[in-house]
Amino acid sequence: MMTRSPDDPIPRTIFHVDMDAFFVSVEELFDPALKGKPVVVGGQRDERGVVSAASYAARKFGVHSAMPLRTAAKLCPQAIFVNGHPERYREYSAKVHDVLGHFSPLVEMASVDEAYLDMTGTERLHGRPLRCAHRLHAEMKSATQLNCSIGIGTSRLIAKVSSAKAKPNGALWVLPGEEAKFLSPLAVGDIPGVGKVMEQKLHSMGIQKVGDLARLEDRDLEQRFGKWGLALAGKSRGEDAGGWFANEVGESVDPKSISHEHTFDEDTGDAERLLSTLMRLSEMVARRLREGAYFARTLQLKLRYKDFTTITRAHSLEQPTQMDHQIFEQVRRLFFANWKSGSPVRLLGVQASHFESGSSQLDLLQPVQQQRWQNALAAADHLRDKYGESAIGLARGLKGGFRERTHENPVGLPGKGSKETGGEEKP
DNA sequence: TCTGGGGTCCTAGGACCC
DNA sequence: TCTGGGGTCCTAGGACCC
Repeated sequence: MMTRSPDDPIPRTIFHVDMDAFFVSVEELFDPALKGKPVVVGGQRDERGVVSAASYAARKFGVHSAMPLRTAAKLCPQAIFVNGHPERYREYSAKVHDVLGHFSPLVEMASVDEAYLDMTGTERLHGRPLRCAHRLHAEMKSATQLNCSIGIGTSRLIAKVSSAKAKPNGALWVLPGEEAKFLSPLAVGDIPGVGKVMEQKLHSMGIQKVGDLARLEDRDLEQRFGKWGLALAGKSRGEDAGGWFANEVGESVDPKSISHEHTFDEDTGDAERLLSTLMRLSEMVARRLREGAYFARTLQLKLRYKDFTTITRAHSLEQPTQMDHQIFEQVRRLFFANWKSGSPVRLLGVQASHFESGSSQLDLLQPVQQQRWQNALAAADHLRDKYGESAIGLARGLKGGFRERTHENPVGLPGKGSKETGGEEKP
């Protein structure tokens, strides 16, 4: 064990709490018949899409998350395929968050099913880390009926890696000073941020274990891999080097982008169908901008063809926006400037980024009409909250595709004498 | 086998400015 | 009249995570 000199900072105690097979476990609560069976969450066996989560029984057949559903069906024909229920996961995620709040004020949900807690200095209150983890696990179980695994260490990285090693349903504490010893025998792919590509590159350099990595000079890694290489060198020692990991636990960070995308059940080259989808995606993005009080300067279209080739095309506005019709207008332009007309499309996406918050400048600089639009949209959002998504459609006739459309050419196909959606119309 | 949807971060080239 | 160097913004693409 390394010794600490008196002026070294007190090491932090970070917990990483990771729910076990979260989506599957939540589905089991709603349908206990699923318990113990091979279950695949994410969609039906013959659908386009990938596995969101697989039960441990299904994993025995080689099924894992991110695998195409159709592949999973072949590997494990007897599996039960279940559609995902994001509302249920959010509901249970909130319960998880509540429980964690009893243990530390510094809680950060890293995703719907995992969280970091800064437990530094809570020993007097909560006892030794493992004892505390045990209590946390028990309280989690009784409050949510769900199992979790807990990793404990002096950094987010160590906590994260140790929770993975503790799975399922366990806890693991890496003592301060033992970080390098813990990481050394692990595969480089166990480091968060090292995926397939990086792993291959490292393997080709003869680097298999984290220990091999730790023996290299920081400079060499930086030369080979740039900024990333430097972060990697730190990670091999258990440090929260670079990027998001360097944030304090619980530090709130504004989102950098908001996006929605849609993969069609079958590829389509039908312009009207494609445009109505872009309209819907624009509405969804705009809505979330308004909820967060963000104004986006940059709008991006994503276009994926049948053969999976994917392009993104972006445009930055003079004035940031959060309004449906402005977003749609931009992505519509980008779409027609880049779509190989008639060729089948697999996926469309709309992303907003480069946020500016607050509306003061918009109020001053934009015409009165824009303010009116904003009021109307806020009212519509409110109605949707109250009565459900179908209660009101600003883009009347567009929801659900063109079969139901009432206006002539409401999304403005070019060359048909269309006028721009929204624009001058009074809301 | 045939590849979701929501994000973050990094790189790299070109435009533009001083 | 043959050509520097840095900084910043914009855009496109890709690796990675859950």
